[in-house]
Amino acid sequence: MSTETQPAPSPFVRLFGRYLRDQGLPVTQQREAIAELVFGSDGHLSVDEIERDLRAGGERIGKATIYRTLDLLVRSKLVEEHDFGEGFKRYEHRLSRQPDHDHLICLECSRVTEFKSRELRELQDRVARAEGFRPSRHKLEIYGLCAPCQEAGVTLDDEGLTCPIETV
Amino acid sequence: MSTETQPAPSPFVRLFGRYLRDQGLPVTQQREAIAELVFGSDGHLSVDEIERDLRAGGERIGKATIYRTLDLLVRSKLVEEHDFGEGFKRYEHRLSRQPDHDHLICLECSRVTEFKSRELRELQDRVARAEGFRPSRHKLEIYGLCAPCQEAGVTLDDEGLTCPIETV
DNA sequence: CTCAGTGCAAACCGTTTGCAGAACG
DNA sequence: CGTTCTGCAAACGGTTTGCACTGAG
Repeated sequence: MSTETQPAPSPFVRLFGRYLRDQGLPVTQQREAIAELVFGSDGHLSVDEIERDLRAGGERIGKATIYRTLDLLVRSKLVEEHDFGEGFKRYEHRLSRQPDHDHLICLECSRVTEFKSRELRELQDRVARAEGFRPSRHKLEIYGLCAPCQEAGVTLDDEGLTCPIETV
Repeated sequence: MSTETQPAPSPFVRLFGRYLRDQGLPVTQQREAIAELVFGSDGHLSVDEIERDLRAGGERIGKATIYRTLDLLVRSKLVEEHDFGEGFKRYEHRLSRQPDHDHLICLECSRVTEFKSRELRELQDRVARAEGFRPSRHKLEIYGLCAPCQEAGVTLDDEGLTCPIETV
């Protein structure tokens, strides 16, 4: 029998392996395990979640390695990095999923919903062109209340100035 | 003579003073100095820049106070907090300026250009409604190359997978 | 006078880095 | 075998917090 159970890398992980080889970088067991987890999940993962899930799967991989591997995944363009203002980053793979989508983020429960709008891309190009700017990518995040939280009766208290502008 | 040179708070600073009084909070000299600086600047200020500028103006105010005051300014809705992915936050006041604008951010020189689009707000409402989401605010950032950087011949190198998707 | 604000320095926390030992190729 | 990686722990840097002292109301 062989040395360890190598559960046959999924196609996406192999794609990452190809990237690593193209760059002359070693394809290590840790990198494959992290990639397998990220490509196997459909959410927006934090580093803590990744570490926890790896540990739950019997892997014991240090945070440093996770950060370093995520950096490679982001560079390969197979994974996208997000900052939803929580104080840490989240990572989402870009395969078998609508590319270049945007996010609705619930201010109450932090649930993230994805959406895609062709109009938005057109809008981006139009706006950018009007300023002589060459757009490469965009990030649209709409913050508010998701349907379940609205149903649960949550409201957003708005304690700014009663009459913010024009009252001097 | 009076005790110190109180250079007559600007209308915007008085607005902040009103907010503080409404909340039963003291209007301190530090808070006025910070507000004066923020409302007197038209850029997107970092805490370090604020501290430096205050110091240049003869004020000696600790970072902690700056953070605490910015928190109040943000809560009053007179100032907006931004995170352009630089590893720290920037602050921008919302007075005498187009409200709810969005940003074009140059990946080369970090220059930030503002723009406003009515269509975008409509798009936000439409998209959100389609998901049963109640939008409160949005954040659209378009990253790319600003006109001067394009003219300077800068290009964005794109070192991802040669053929990112569909090559399994 | 009293309670909140301020300044300083230490604590925090997500992320990065240095280094000795382990793996990849 | 040389080179890169990994894991650990320490370092980092922006932000927050605890506490004695100052100042606003």
